[in-house]
Amino acid sequence: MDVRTACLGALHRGDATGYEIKKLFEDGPFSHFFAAGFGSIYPALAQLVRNGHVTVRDDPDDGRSTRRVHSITTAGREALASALRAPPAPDRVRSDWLFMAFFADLLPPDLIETRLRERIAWFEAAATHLRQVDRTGMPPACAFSVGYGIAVYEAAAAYIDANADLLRSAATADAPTSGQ
Amino acid sequence: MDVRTACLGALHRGDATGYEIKKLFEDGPFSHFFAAGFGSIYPALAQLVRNGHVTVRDDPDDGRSTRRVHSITTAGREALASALRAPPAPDRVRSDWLFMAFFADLLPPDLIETRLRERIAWFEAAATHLRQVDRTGMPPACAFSVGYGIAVYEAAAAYIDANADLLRSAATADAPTSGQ
DNA sequence: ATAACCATGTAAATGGTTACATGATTAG
DNA sequence: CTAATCATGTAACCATTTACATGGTTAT
Repeated sequence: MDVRTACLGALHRGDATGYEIKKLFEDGPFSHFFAAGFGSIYPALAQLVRNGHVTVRDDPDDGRSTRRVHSITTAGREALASALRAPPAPDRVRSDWLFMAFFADLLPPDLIETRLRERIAWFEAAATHLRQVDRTGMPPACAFSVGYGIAVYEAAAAYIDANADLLRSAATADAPTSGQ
Repeated sequence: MDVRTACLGALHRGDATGYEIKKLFEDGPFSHFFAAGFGSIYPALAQLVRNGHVTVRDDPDDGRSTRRVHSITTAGREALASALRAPPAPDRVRSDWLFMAFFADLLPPDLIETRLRERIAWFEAAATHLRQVDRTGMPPACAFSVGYGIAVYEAAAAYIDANADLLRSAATADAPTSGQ
């Protein structure tokens, strides 16, 4: 699934500007399984407009820079449905943190301690954030997807909490207590 | 963390060929947080050799194509340690499956049923696989990392199992029972 | 014999990030 | 007055994927 398809998904929920789509990706119900920056969203929208999956209208609204509001077309909805029917590509996960954890024996204990704290805090914030996603009037499929994110984040936080000592015992005092 | 650094990590565990490194990534204890194909591993190794982080020797071993066995150098170990001390980039997750699930109301029930079965089977296989990773003599940090993968996969499988009905109720009979 | 596995690499194309470039509005 | 937020886009660069190209070995 590329950024174009993700934008179609975002627009299926309602008209939006590129800026709003980015916020939906990073704060909304997509945040745990998709990410994209402006540098990929704006070109993706332009391409969708070019091939008729999306229309755009200028909304010179307030005084600020003109909002470019995008709407999905019938062809766009068909493209989305067709993409959804295709066998999904396997999940792609890349975690620097787990890579670091794997080699904890090369790191000083205080750095491990910092990383553990940061990680647990991040998961707690992310889970709290997903819990606060507005679920009123949300179809069951969205609720499923959001619930999945919460469940996985909570499981990860719980695992780290319960097994932190495994990492702590790995860290060696081989390096000056604070690295880099 | 790029493919180069991941290769340094792989070689930190012992000498290996590009082919073996790929197997380590896809079947070994890295499988749940990193992936790379030959097309990125071979160029990464060549670059590591060029800048002195890795040495390579030809092993015309058996009768088959010559194995190119790579070893990490002291400079390579230092580069690895330095990369590990840097603040880890946030995890990157992209899931086509969750995207599909989010829009289950656009899909026919039998397709949802198939996707649910596939997904649970995949998680069960992946968890089983990680459980079978050889942990004899494995330092605690590696055990932590592998255990993390198992915990998250199990939590995901359990969530899907428990909430499948949410997705089923979303699917509509709007399309011919089998899609595309 | 046929498929799967071992083994190495390159080249083109894709997809995405980061940096650049700009500017108004609102809240502290 | 300063920072954050709203708002749009382009261009250069980077990383990665996919397809190509090759060939021996082992197990069914």
